[in-house]
Amino acid sequence: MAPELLGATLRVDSADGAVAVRLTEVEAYEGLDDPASHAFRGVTRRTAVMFGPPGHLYVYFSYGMHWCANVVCQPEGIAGAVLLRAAEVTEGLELAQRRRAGARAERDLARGPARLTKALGLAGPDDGADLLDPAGYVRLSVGDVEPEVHNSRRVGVNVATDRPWRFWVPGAPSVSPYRAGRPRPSSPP
DNA sequence: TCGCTGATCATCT
DNA sequence: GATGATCAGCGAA
Repeated sequence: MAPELLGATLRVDSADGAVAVRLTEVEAYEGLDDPASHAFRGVTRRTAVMFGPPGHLYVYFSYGMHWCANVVCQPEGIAGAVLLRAAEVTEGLELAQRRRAGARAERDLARGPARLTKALGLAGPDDGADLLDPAGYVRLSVGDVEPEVHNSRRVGVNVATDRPWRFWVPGAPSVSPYRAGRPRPSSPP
């Protein structure tokens, strides 16, 4: 499922205009069998969307300042989502650049999960949005499947790093570099 | 170019 | 009260 999202287009309409991106990098997360997943401990307030019907948006807040977006990809009752790690802006370039003021290069606009949500204007209120509703303000259209897809270990997690569930389009300039998870040292007494 | 650090809070124990 | 699916900025090489 996750590789099929590569090359897909995600479009977000807002009061300021529309921004569309082509996904170039994703990461898969399972449910009860995946210790790196938010859904590992079962249904909670935050992960309820992951157990819901597929095609919905799962947005969560992390590190006190970043939003990250997922697409639910498993039938209702089974947790499973795909983290959107990187993309290339194909529409609404100026709006995306305004939101990402400070980004030096165009390819940096959506290079990384938090940057991606910022460029698209996604945040907490968008959690649970239906991506398959033709009349919705956020829509996911799976277009041409990428002919070549690479996969490897996931980024930024400290457990189950051996699962090769990170997928990307080789050669895409927006693919983020691999970085191992960095555990934070325990706080002083 | 590479590697390390601080910022900052919703969610869960 | 601890933690984290991160990013930007800084200093060293």
